[in-house]
Amino acid sequence: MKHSEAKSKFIETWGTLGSQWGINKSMAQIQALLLVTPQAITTDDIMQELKISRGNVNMSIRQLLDWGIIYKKSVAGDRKEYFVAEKDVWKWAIKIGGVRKQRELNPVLDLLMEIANNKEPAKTEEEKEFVKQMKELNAFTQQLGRLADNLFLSPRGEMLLKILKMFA
Amino acid sequence: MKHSEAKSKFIETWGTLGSQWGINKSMAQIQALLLVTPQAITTDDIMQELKISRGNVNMSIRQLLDWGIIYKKSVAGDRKEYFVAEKDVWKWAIKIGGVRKQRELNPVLDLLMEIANNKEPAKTEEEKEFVKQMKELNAFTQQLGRLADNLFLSPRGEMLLKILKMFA
DNA sequence: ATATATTTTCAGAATATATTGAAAGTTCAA
DNA sequence: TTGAACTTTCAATATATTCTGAAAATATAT
Repeated sequence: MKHSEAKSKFIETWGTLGSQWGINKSMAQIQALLLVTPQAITTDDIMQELKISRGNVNMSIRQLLDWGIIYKKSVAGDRKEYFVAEKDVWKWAIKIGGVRKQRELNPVLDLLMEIANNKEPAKTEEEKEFVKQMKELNAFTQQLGRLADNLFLSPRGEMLLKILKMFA
Repeated sequence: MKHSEAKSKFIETWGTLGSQWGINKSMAQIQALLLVTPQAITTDDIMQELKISRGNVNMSIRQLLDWGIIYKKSVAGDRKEYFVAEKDVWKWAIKIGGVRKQRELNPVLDLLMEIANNKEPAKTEEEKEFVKQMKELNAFTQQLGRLADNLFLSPRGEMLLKILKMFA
């Protein structure tokens, strides 16, 4: 397999895998492309390389910037914006973990909170069961949330590193 | 908020949140319904309660069974199949974790393996950079995989419990 | 200021995913 | 066996998501 093939294969497959991760194909492909491109590149480069529209590149880039896994870079003497990927896998892990915690856990906590606050007292057996379920779910989610905060909010991911090392 | 409202709210919202988790609405709602229903119920009960089609219930149920977070139950003297949810949040966590590891991590490892095995030796600087990236990604993914296996494959989730307790 | 380069927006088109419902398949009691 | 009860399948439909491309907005050099 030639270098260019390997590179294409990576970009193509990474794009497909993205959907497993809840990231759409373009976004995942752009990140992959930036990851394997040593120098910073422009929107036009990305459009050309991946054969996708300007609008799509613009939207996807913005989301990747939100996730904090790519960066803008300005090049002296050029008005265009350039982009580079965060290449340190650790840093992605931490950023993605943080975003996912917020998106996946916090809404659950909000829901359970609302139910707990507004539910009138349980009377029947079934109602008691419901309340118990909600409490358990809440306790678990909170615990998972604390774990996530520890792993992903610690300054340079020491905690994640420590945990991973437990099973090195 | 009356009990029935709280229950509906939970089912409704859980359905919506499902999409954040990569689970579709019907599946998430069925799981929620089963979770807050003390007794085992049938396909028809689910159809009626959630106002969704038989086909949809059947498909969703099958997937939930695959994930291992609901169970079939047969009731003496009735030919219908009944379903109940796994109510222990810990058990879900472990099952879902296992499935997600397999779906999200393993394909990445496969990809990197294929590239590593077939890539011809790196010559230029760019190629060396690419190989390095792939290696780092591989090392990280492997480590995450080992962690996941430890957390989710240990008999009764002792490992997950242990880690969670570190931040109790 | 004006022209030109560049980025952003967003309605419509394309694509992908989820859902329906009825027909086909299965199971089982009689 | 037969046929009623129940489950599964899947083509058609509905819904949701993603992508395009051109127009509008913004930025910058002259």
